[in-house]
Amino acid sequence: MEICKFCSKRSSAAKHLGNDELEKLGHSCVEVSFEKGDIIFKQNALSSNIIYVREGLVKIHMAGPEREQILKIAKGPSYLGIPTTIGDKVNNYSATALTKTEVCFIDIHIFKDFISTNSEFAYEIIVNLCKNELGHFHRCVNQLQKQSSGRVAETLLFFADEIFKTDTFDLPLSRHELGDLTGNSRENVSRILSDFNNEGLINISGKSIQILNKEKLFMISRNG
DNA sequence: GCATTAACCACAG
DNA sequence: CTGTGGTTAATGC
Repeated sequence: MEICKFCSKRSSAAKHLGNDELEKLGHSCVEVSFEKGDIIFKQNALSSNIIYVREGLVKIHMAGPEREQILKIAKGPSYLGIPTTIGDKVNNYSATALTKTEVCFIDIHIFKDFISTNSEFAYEIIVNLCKNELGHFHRCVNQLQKQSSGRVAETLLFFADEIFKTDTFDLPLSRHELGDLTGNSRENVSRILSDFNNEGLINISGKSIQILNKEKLFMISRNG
């Protein structure tokens, strides 16, 4: 198995692995492909793998006391489940594919082994976790302090700037999921979206979105 | 009080 | 699954 050695989607951490380490990784790594809607791992299930998303969009979500909450949208290449696999025995959240997704399951023991023997690998992982935590802090504050239209505007800009890198795209989420992501009811998401549409900020038909007035959308996102 | 915001319900495509 | 309208509760001016 030499899949990791020649993988073109290697993570910035894995770039610091030597040939023998990559070979070890290749032996313990399982490659799986998921279709849209497939569950990659499930909350409360036992977990002994770190997941590396080589390609695709994934939603990380958690069953809350009231309803489902989408914690983040992850785009490959990206690690998933480091916190929940190292910090606990069971998954504290679920991951579901939003598009066709290519995933590698990495055995936790190999992963820990690399961390304790390869400091550059470990450092990259820490950088990754830190950036993640900062992102969550921002999302947390925004979620709590912005009003609903601001949260929806922010999410639209997130998809345009971070995920698709274009102002015209197809939403990979239903209105319900968009509600779970922004902490809104699905009805409210519908209303806010059609308000944006009527005000000429976006052009929406079904799931296809075109952002027409980014500045104004940004103002709404920033000011609540 | 009155206006705004957002949740819940119901019903129609 | 979506979009809309009516209603209601909470909050701020």
